[in-house]
Amino acid sequence: MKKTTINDVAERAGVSKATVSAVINGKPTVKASTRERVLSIMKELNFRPKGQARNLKRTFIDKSIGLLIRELDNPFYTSLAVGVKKYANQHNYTVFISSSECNHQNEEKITKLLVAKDIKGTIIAPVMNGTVEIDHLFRLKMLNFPFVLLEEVPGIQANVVSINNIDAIKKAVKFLVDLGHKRIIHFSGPEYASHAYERLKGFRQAFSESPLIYSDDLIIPCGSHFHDGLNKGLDYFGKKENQKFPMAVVCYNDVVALGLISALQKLNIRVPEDVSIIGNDDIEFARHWSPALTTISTPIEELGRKAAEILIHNIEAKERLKVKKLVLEAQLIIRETTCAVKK
Amino acid sequence: MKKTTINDVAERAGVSKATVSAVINGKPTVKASTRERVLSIMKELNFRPKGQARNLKRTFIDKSIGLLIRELDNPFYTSLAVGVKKYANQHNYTVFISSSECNHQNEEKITKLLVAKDIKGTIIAPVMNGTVEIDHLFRLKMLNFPFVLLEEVPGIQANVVSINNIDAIKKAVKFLVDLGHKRIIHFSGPEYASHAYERLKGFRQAFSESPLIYSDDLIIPCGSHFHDGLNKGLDYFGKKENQKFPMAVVCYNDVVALGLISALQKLNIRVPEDVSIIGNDDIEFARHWSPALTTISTPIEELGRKAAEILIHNIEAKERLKVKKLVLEAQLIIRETTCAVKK
DNA sequence: AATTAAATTTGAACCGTTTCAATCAATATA
DNA sequence: TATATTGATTGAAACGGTTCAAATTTAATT
Repeated sequence: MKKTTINDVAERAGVSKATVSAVINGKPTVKASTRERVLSIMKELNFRPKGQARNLKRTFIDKSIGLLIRELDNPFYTSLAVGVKKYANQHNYTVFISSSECNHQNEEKITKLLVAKDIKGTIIAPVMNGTVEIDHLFRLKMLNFPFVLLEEVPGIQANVVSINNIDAIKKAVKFLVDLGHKRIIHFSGPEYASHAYERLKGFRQAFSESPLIYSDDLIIPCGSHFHDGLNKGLDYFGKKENQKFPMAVVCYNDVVALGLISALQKLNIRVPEDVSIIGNDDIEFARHWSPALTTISTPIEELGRKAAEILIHNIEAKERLKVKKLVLEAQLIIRETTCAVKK
Repeated sequence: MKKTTINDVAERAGVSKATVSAVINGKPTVKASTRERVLSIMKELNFRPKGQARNLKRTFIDKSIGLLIRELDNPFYTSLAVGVKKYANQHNYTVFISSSECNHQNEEKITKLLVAKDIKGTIIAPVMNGTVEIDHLFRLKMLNFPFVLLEEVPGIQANVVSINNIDAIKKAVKFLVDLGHKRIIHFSGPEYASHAYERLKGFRQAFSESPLIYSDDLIIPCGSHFHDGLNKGLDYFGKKENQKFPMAVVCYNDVVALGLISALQKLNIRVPEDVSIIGNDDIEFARHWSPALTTISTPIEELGRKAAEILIHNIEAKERLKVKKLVLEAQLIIRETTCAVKK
C-alpha cells in the first residue's frame, strides 16, 4: 500500500508533475481551470506532499530548536521554557518542546525525531535515573548535532548550563542551623529527576559541614506535586512520634512545600513556630501564600535563556566551538515560614 | 558558501559515499580503520547529514504530532498538554509543543514548520484577536494536513473540540443571582485569548437572561496571571466608590481569582461576606487555597485527550473523514468564596 | 601458489519533490 | 495571413542522502 505521490496526482489529472507542484506552491502561472482540477484530485486522493522531499530542492529558511524536558506539569520546566523561548524568539527561532516524562526510551525517541526532522539543535534536560544511558548523546555528537545539556552527564563532553543545586540546599540547611535548628528533615523529589537527586546530595553534604549527624531516615520520599506534599505531610506529621518540635523541613520544591503547609494547618501544627519550612524554585505563588514561603530562588528563566544563547551560538557558528560549562547560583529568599529556635 | 555534504566527506576520505553512509548508520560491515578516518573527517568538516534527505529513501516510522498553544505559562495549556500527551503516548505518538504567544505571525510560521518537517498532524489553539486570519488554515486543508482546532474559527470547516465557555459563565452568574447578588462584575482575561472573549460573551448573555442590567463598566480588563488579579484587585477595590458591598466577581481564571483574594485580604475586605468570588479552570491550588475557591471546572485534560484522539484518528484514516465538532461542558464547583446575600 | 571464503567497498538506481529553460498554445499585432 | 507576444505546460536535471547487488580486497584453506 504505497502513499500517493505527486506523480499519481499528475497522472490522474493529465498534467505533468511540474504543474501539480506549481499548484501546491500557489504559483500564479497556472490556469484557473487547471488549478481547480488538480486541487480536486489532490483532495480526492488525499495527497499530502512530503515536506522532506520538498525541502530537498527548495531553500527554506528554517530556524527551529528543540527543548527536551522531563515533565510537562512541573512549573520548573514552564519557567525554563519561557526563558528559552524569549531568547529564541528574539533571534527568530521557533522552539518545539517535547517531554520525556523521565522515560529513557522517550528521550531517545525524541532526539531521533529531532535529528530526522532537521531541527537545528536542542536543549536537553537528560533523564538520569540511576543508570546513565548516553548512546543517543554520542550519536548526536557524531552527527555534529548541536545540543546543550541542563545537567552534567558523566561520560559526555558537551555544553552544560546548570544550577548549583547542591550549594543551594547547603545554604538552606546552614541557614536553619544558624537559626538553632537541631532536627532538620528533607521532603525529597521524584527519584528519576536528577535535580531532585542533587538537592538530596546537597542536603547530605550540608550535614557533614555542620554539627548535625546525618541519617537516612531524615529523608522523606515525597514527589513534586501539591498533593504529594499534602499527603506526605499528613502522613508523616500525623504520627505522634514524628512531632518533635521545633523542627524544620527542606522541601524538594515550592509546590510540595505549599502542600506541606496545608497539611500542617489541617493538623493544627504551627508554621513556623513548630515547623520551619523552606521551599525551592520561588514560584509566583510562594511569595503570595500565607504565610509567605521562605524558599530558594533558582534563576530558572535565566537558565533557559543562557542555554538557548549557547545553543544558537553553536548552531550559527562557522567553525567548531569549544565546549562551554556554565553554573548559575541560587539564592535563599527569607520570608515567613522559617524562624529561630527559642532557647 | 555551500553546506558540506556526504560527497565532500567521501571525497576527502577517499571512499565512496556509500561507505560514508554506512558509517553514519553504524553498519557493522565497515572496517574499523575506515570508520575512524571517516568519522574524523566528518568532525573536521562539521558535517551534519541532512535528515530530510535521509528519510527520503529509508523507511522511518515517524509518529509525531504538534500542539500549537497560545501561551506557555498558562496552567490551562499545561493541563491541555498533559491530556494530549497521555493519549498520544498510548498510541506511540510523540508530541511537539510550540507556542504562538498569541501572535499571528508566529502561528503561521509554526504551522509552516510543522508541514515542512512532516509532522503528521497538529492540534491548534488559534489566535483570534479581532481580525480572523485563516489563510494558513486553508493551506493546511489544501495540503490535506490533518488538524483539529480548539475553537471554532469562522470560515473554516474543520474538526473542533472545545469547551462551552459561554454556558460555563452563565452558570456562574446564575448561581450568584440565585444567591441574591445584585452587583456582579467580571475581571476579564487577555483580549487576544478567545476563550477570554467567550467568557466575556457568556457574562453578557447571562445578564440578558436575568433581572440584572448589563453595562460595560461591569467589565474590568485584567489579564491571566496572579499579579494581574492582585494588582487590578488592589487598584479597583482600593477606590472607595467601588466598595459597594456585598458584591461578586467572576474571574477570567483561577490564578487571577487567587490574586484578587490576596488583594482583598490586604485591603481587609472579607471574602465571601463582602465579595463573593468565582474562578475558572479548577486548578489544583484552587481547592487548597484558604478560603477554598468556588470555580468553574473545565475538563481541560479531557479536552486535550479528545483532540488528540480525533487528530490521530484522522492521521491514520485511510479514507477522508467527516469533520467532527465536539463541545465539552463545564461544571460549577461550589466552595468557600461565595455566599448568599443577607436580607 | 591456487582456490575458496569472508570481509569491505562501490556504482548506480532511487526516494518525492522543486526548478527553470525550453516548448507548445492562445491571443494580439502588423 | 503571417508574426510577435504573452500565457501555460513540461522534460529533465537537481537536491543529498540510502540501498543493495556486484565488484574488489583480504584472509583462510588446501
